[in-house]
Amino acid sequence: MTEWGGSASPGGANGGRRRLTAARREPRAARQPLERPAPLRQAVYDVIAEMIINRELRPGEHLVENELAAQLGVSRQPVREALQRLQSEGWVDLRPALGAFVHVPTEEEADQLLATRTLLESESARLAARQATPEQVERLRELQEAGEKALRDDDQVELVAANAALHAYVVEMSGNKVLAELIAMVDRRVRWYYAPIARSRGREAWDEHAELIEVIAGRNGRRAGEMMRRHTERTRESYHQRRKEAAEREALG
Amino acid sequence: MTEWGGSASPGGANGGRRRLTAARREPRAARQPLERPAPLRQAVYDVIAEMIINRELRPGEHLVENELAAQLGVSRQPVREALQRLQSEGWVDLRPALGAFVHVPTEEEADQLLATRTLLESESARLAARQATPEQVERLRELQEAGEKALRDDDQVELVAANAALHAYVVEMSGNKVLAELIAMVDRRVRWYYAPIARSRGREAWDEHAELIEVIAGRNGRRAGEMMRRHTERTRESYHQRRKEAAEREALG
DNA sequence: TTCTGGGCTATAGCATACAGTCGTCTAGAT
DNA sequence: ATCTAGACGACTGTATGCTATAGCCCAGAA
Repeated sequence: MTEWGGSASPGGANGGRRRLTAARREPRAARQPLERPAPLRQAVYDVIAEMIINRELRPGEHLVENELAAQLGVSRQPVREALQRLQSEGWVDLRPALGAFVHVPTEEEADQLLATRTLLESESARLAARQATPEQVERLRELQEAGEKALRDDDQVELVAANAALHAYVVEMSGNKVLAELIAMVDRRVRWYYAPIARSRGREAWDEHAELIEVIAGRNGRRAGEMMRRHTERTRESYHQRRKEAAEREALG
Repeated sequence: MTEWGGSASPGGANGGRRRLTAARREPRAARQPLERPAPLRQAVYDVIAEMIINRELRPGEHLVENELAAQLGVSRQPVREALQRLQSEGWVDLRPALGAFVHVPTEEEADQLLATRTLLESESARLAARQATPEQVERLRELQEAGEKALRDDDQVELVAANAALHAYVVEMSGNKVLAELIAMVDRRVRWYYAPIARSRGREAWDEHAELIEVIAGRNGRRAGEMMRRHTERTRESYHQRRKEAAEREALG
């Protein structure tokens, strides 16, 4: 999503000073009327979101505008505007006169996110199946193959990416952009919450994917929806299981 | 997530210069640590959203920051921050270097909003039914009675409010706050899009409500979900019907 | 020791100022 | 008449400055 990769050192005292510079317009031989340079606030948004996602900024942490602005080499305004958006999308809470704090998800909320994701993804699979074209099914099989390869190579990073790509394509196939928007939002927050304990279910999950693809190929909407529901339900159970384990380790340690 | 400071007075009785003043803190005898004065940007957000909803600002219209700021008696910053949020929630589109434009919904998008709302509301009814307490059912019946009264009095405004209240309570009963958030967002946009042609289905809709309440009272989740799905489906058809009629009138006129 | 009150500092909220860009209008050339 | 170049006006994006408030620290009283 963002090419502002790079991990800053934790501890806050002095992160790796990332600097953003306004994307200087290229000499523009052929100008594309629709693609305009993204404002700084967009880059700021991306960076902060990324920092939240990979825990450089911890839940509950106070985001001080001045610090962020200095770190990123911009003024406070782009930061403030980015924070507005981050709030709307559930990443931070803005408390009047106090500022922005990284959202602290409760376990209840996390579970509701998962449940909602199940609902939305299931519907997207149902719609996808009903309108699936042979070309789309072919594409699904390619994505599946990419996952299988990652599985064989035991490449966790690639596996997660392949999984996301497959699910995203199903959503795209549904043709419902509103649904896609909601899923993107919910999904991103789910992944964030469960990132510390997440691990791909591996073989099992990809077997389910393969099965799902065949059902979609058969254009059986009802079954596809049900399969996706069960599939994400299992992921949910897997999360709960791991969470319980983590809690137990915590208690022992 | 989004707490509505207060639904501003509808109807836009005053087309003229509205002025916002920073909510001056009351002498605060007992201070509530959680309730802090809302920033100006919140008021700005409310006013602009309201103006969009009741068509003082038309789809596609360019929102000039200076004008809005002057109209509201504030500087550009609160306006800009409000616009960020309005974009996240689908009310305006922000085009780099060009500014904010009231979102122009396509017919496709409107239909997808409706379809998504059906999905979400149906799920909320299912969950509500599964956990319904006698007190909650009692409350539902009160809300139903309010609707029936409005129906008898032929009070359209009250009818719409009662309808919204009933649906909102079902959502609340579901206990899923994430779901509630999504429904609130989708629902608001649906209502906006269809406002020009919307009219309550009246008797019919409230008969369906009554039926739904009894199913919820029986704590039958599956049936409740199905009923709500059918109920919102019918509303959707009603919208389509009216839209077609409107289009035909347009063609003739 | 524990509680109360007053100043102090850090920080958010808002306003103002400046710079760069987009679109348009007009004048001049073909 | 049509097209192009250049200048102008309007508006957004970003930076800086100012003010008020929240939370803290510490002194002093009970």
